[in-house]
Amino acid sequence: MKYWLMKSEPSVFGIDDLAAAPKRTSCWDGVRNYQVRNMLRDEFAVGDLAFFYHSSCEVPGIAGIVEVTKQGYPDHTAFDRKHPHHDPASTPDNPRWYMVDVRLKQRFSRVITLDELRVHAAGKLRDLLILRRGNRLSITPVDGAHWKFINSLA
DNA sequence: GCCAACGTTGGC
DNA sequence: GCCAACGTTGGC
Repeated sequence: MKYWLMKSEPSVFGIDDLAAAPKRTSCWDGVRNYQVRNMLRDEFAVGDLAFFYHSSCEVPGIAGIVEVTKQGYPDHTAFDRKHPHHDPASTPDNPRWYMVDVRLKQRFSRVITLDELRVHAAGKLRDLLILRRGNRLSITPVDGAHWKFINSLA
């Protein structure tokens, strides 16, 4: 089983939206980056756990934990001409983009803020990808020690 | 294959 | 809204 960190803008889709979804489950659509696509398609497995990270908002940080309930499958929003994530280069016969399904597993009683994570950037959270300068991937792997430590903060 | 221009991300 | 740090695109 692997651990991940998945970013989303709460103004678009936040942990509240996932909590309100049927079965607290939703597809994680809209990834349009090849590196992240490859992770979703090839590395995500049912049972993997991920931090739900809120980005581009007042208090960026980790809001909770989700569990992967469906492994990588074609992102159908790319096929929909009217969808903001439409990509004419992706077709059902030859899909370019992939998504997974996630279910809300745990909502932290408070957001573990980016500032708080940074406090440990040179220590326990050294090399955590989200803290690395210039990192822009919307999904990144998290190693076991980092996973454990961040949970202890929550 | 190079690289300038452009678009996007995301913290601030 | 600014801007640094990328990724992508497309002419050559």
